[in-house]
Amino acid sequence: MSGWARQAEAALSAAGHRRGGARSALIEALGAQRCALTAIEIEDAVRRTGRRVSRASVYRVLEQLEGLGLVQRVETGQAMVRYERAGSHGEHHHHLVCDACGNVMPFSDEGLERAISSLSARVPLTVSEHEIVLHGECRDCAA
Amino acid sequence: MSGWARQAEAALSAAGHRRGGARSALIEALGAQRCALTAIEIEDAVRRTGRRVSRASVYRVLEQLEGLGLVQRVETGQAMVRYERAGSHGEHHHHLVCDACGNVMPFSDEGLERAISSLSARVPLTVSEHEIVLHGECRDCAA
DNA sequence: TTCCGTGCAAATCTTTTGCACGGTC
DNA sequence: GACCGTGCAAAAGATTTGCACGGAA
Repeated sequence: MSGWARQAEAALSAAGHRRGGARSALIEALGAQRCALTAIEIEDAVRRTGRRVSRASVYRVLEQLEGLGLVQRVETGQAMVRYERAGSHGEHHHHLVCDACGNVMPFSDEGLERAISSLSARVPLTVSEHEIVLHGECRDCAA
Repeated sequence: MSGWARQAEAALSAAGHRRGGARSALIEALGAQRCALTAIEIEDAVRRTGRRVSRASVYRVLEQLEGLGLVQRVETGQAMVRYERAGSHGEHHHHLVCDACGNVMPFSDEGLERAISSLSARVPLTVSEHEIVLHGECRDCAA
């Protein structure tokens, strides 16, 4: 089990939740992912490990994890919302979306983070999260 | 009519489209807006000028304008997608979203734009658009 | 006259909810 | 034993599509 998965289970437990098979399987799958997935992709990932989860549970668990700050929504301008584990691991990243093939890739940039945190202080809002999406055409599609 | 509205009509015409009442009304309304609106808010804005447009036309026109780069989608993590006119006017801005009251406000930051454009060159994607959303709690809600 | 833009209604599709069962505490 | 987590099926809600009519070219 990944560190994130362990942390998630602990947070859930601390928040007074019981354990459950579907949720553990989801957490396991999310912990293993490299970049944001849609609810259906998450469901498929779980299913590939042999377990079945209902679509409803996927959304319910995701909502719950989001509420605890363990998962972050990512909106890519595509039909479905994506989700990924939130990083208290310094693995903070943002997303590149190829509008041609729909591929979503992670990236991170130190200068960008600096700009954001400096700007956060000057804005009429107590910033808790930020989401950055770059749209364009990936190398494969440009070729 | 705003400069943007004129420009939009010209682009549509150049793209070989005929004119249409619903679309003109929508363009007029979009041209007058300060920040991103949902399809329904746009419909209401048009209606307030006395004209009625069908919901379907709102979406159709928005999609068309987006395709021509005249309108940009804004995803705020709320239920509905928002749209605003795209700026060849240096009025480029991004969005602050209060997760408590749902209010959406524009902001812009020079340092942020610099960071983005510098980073765009180093990323495996030909960047055409970028979208930045800061989430948090606005002053009214924090009070 | 031709064909596009529009309205209306129905369809689609993602996400949410109601309810009953089974497992966790 | 009490209650929460889960699956299933139905509901909800945003967006899209099919179709026919009226206006633009």
